[in-house]
Amino acid sequence: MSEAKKRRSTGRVTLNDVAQLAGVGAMTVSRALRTPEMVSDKMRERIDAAVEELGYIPNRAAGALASATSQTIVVIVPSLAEAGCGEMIAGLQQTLLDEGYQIMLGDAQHLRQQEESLLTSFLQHNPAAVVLFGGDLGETIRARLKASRLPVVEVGAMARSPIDMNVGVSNFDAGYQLTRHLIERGYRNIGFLCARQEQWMLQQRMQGWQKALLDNYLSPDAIINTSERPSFSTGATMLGEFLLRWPELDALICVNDELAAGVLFECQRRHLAVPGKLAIAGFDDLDVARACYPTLTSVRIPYRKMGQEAAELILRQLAGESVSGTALALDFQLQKRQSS
Amino acid sequence: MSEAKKRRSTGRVTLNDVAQLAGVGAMTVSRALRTPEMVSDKMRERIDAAVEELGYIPNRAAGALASATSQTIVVIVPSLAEAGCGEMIAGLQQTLLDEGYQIMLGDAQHLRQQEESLLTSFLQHNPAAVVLFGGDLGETIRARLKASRLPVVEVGAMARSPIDMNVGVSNFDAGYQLTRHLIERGYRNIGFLCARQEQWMLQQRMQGWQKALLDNYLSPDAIINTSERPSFSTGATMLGEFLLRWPELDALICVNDELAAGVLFECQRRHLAVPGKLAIAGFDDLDVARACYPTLTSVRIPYRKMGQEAAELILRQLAGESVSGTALALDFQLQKRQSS
DNA sequence: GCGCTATCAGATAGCGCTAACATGAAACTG
DNA sequence: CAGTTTCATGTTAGCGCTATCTGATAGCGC
Repeated sequence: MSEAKKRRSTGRVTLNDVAQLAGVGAMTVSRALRTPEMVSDKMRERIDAAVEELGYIPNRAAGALASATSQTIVVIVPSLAEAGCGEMIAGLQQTLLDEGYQIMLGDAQHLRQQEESLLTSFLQHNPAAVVLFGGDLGETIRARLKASRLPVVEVGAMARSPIDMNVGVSNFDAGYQLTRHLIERGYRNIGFLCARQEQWMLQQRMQGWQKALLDNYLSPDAIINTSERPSFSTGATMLGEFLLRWPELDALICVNDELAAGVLFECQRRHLAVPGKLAIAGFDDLDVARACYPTLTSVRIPYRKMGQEAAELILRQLAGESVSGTALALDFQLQKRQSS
Repeated sequence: MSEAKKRRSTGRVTLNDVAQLAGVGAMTVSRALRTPEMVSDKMRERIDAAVEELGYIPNRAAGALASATSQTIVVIVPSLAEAGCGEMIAGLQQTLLDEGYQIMLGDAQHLRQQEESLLTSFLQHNPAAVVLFGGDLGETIRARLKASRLPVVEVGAMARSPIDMNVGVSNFDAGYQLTRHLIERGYRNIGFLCARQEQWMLQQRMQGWQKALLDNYLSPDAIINTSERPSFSTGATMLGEFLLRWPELDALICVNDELAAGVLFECQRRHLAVPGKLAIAGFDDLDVARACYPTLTSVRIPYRKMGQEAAELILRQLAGESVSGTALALDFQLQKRQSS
């Protein structure tokens, strides 16, 4: 007659099982696993052996409940298709995984409302920190995050008014330097193809271009701003528009490499020599920029590194170090290639 | 004299606070939120109002602990850079989010060991289900997942021996039909550029090509298999190799569009007419295939749809419907374009 | 030896929620 | 109308873990 089981029980191995086998208190096992340095060597060995023997897997939900914090890092991106986004996440994960954290991902699909519901949903998990890519969140969300007192890292661009921490590159400078490079090469009618101008990162690139032209007594007129996503085909489509409105154009900077490559393809289609008839340059230094013909001048942005740095900041913050408010500007690299 | 606070308390609004304000039992609030149909209209309204007033945010950790299951869906991908991966995740999320589930993402970076540690780490969260993209997991993991009795969906290809559910397209058929298309167009020396052959999805495309050639009394000799990732630049690099070894080649199928575009770029560089001198075709129907010059023949794979279908399956399974073991084959679409 | 502090281990009491059961009232039955 | 069924709600008892406190042991100078 086994005891009548009054209530449920998952049947899984628990901390207590381990403690019993090791002949120690449950609390000691907990400590041995989370803060090994607080437990004597003898105990630790005994406990590790018991953990091994039973194949104990901690229950994070219980831990999160008891400690009011989880090992989960929330990442919200405007879209997974965003250039560099995957790289960034890979960098993040690489650093975080070893420390036992995991990533909860949200793709906002460029929708304010989606962002909101993602955040609402994610906050229910008591995340340890939040990472935001692209930095174009609405005011409501920024306020909510600020109020949450969670470590927050905005990754990608240098934020106007960071919520908390920030890791990025100066997209303004990148735009400026790329434009100056074209001016130095002798181009004078330099257009700019922008897409989704509402994205701060992209907007900054555009403003760098403007400033560079103005500083050189050239006028930043030739600009088109489309609301399409910055894709190859958008680039291909928009070239026609440019040629129609500014026939004298001799160079075109595109707000990212996909657009730039799209423009290049359209040039090939129209038998316009690149860079003879039109120079082209982009941003992000995607693989395509190195592979296409002619190769594309671009600006390399260290997305993976950003992820790693963001992870480092989070870990340090969580470890009690006061890095709150840090703004880390990483270097970009101008990649001069055949298209300019 | 406030009561001496003996223990901690997060200070956040809890279910009990809501219950007190609404003047009902805690359990009723829980029910009103999770299974509204089990609560009378009157109560529900009262409770909803209280929730609103207090700005109550449920604590998922507590829920997960009490119910031994969470609203988290684990997604493991070989790499976020994988073609279609982002699309698939977006599709998944779109369907899952409304139902209150969220995605916990793991990028295995094509490493067996990484997969393992991701899974270990994720299982600590009591996920409700697991989604695997690409379907190239090691035996250990497959066994562990099977043992976990969790709903598992493999997405991307039709699995050899599915762990549980499966949503994909027949990459073999896709390879076969694409090859047949080229044969019908009159090409006879059709090569195949593969990368990462160990990936089932890619391997199947290759075998479809083989079969199609054999069925037409052509020999599938011209094949190169690189261990590089299937990128634009890999494509550009490998063309040289092909031309060296099989000068008579008149068509080249690449295991994905990035490779195909890379090959196209290299053709441009070498002034080889496409498709005059060499026809090119790829898989996945990425945006680049539509934008480049000439446009690339490809096979459209409905990645987003896969994600949606996978989510549906999971939801149905979790709702108690018995869809375990379902294998869903979606249609692909041959996109005939200029490059062939 | 004495008291004193540092160190480690255990006991206790929840964290906030939900499964399972108990209850009471209304809605049926013949 | 008693007796049964149904339904909406309340009560109880944890889920598995950790914060906090208490106690035991060891180390220290004097």
